[in-house]
Amino acid sequence: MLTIQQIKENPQYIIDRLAVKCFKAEEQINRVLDLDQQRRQLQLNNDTLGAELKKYAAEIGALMKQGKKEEAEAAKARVAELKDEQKNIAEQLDAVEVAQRDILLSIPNIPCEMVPEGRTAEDNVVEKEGGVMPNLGADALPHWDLAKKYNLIDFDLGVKITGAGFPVYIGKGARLQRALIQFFLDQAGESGYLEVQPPYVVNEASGYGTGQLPDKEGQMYHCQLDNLYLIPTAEVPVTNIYRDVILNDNQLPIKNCAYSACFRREAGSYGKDVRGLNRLHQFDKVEIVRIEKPENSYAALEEMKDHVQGLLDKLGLPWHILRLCGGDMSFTSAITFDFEVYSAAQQRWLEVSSVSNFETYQANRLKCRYRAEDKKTQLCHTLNGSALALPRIMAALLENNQTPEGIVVPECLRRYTGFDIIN
RNA sequence: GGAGAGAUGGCAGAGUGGUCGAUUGCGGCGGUCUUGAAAACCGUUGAGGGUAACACCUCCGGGGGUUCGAAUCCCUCUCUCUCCGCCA
Repeated sequence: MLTIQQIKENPQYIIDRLAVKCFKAEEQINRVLDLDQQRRQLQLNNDTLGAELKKYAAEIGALMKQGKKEEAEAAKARVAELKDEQKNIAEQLDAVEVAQRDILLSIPNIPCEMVPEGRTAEDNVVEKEGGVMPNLGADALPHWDLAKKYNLIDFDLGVKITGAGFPVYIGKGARLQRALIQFFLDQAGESGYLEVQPPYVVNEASGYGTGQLPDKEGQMYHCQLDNLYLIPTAEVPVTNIYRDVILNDNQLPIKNCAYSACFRREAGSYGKDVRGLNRLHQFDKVEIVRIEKPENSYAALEEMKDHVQGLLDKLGLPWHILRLCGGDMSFTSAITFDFEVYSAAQQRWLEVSSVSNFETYQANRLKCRYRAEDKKTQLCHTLNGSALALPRIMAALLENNQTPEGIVVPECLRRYTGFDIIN
């Protein structure tokens, strides 16, 4: 969430920036400022009474010791009055604080200056492209047919065991999955990301920390008996490592990477969007997460983009980068770049990575701070990105690399797969 | 699943009704000494709100209660650890 300081500093700027996200914020901003003024006044009254009560308590203690019982009793009567008054103020203060927090939580992050205006995915800007479009014949097969032909993935078996969206990878299919995970982790390691293996199940506090809770509750699988959630991305457990943490200046930047299975309930999708590997309930992903000083976060973002681009180049997939417009960005992001690869047999672009800077928005809720040289604590910037999500990479690889002889494995993966063709 | 113990500042660990935001040790930072370092010694060192800056207030796992006064007493929830059982 935004900090009250951010809003107080320049409310009009916040309102203007949020308009880029197609969010009308004026009413909420004014209300928050109003509540803040009330809060400060109530806090002051509460504090003053608290100070007075403390004085009385000390006085009464002293009087009791001296045996001046009557005076002590008189003071006690006065204390009772003050306590009533304080109780009343404390209740008001509590109500105001809750109201203020609720509104703050309902205001999305402000997009940074580089975010283009726009309402929908149509308005996203193609920023950069690379790779070579494959030239497939008319008889090119979509990946779900290839998966069947070479017995790489069994979707029906997944339906039997669990349900739709839980494929079973078999033989060279399974091996290719594992090769991709290894490759992505090794590449991240080479770029200086420290690998961590987080839990795949998180508690409520972690869900709130990264913002999946309260509003996106329905997107996560929930173990009711233990009140734990299956992670929708490794971002959740990895970022929560830094919840309620004050880092030292010299610990930054933090660069972590993690492989995890990801679980998403994904209500409300249909048609060709969900065929084959295009959208799953369980999938694999390597995630990169960074905690940065504010002044360095945009350089870090560029580094992350370069890293992802490098992966796609090595895999030999045609890609482009979209700079998301305000309306298409997530609630918590200050800027997001989506990477898509071209899936030649389906003849469509598939999103395989999303790289974002959250600035202080996530850190504020996480209470992830660092101590700057001047000894004051301040909020970090958090960033994350997929590097990469497996299923659509798999889909594109299968489709783009199909030949009459079989599916050719990209050079960079062969040391992990142990084979160079699937036939 | 059964039994027990515990939750205090970056860590360890005192405190069991009255200047306790909290003894002490370690760690960190600054200094003295030293050519430099180590050792030793001295000083300093939690977070949040609030203020122009002070003042002031809150926080000893969370919530509630008793009391003039709670880290300390009572209730409740959560979590952690130990032993036993089960088990990858």
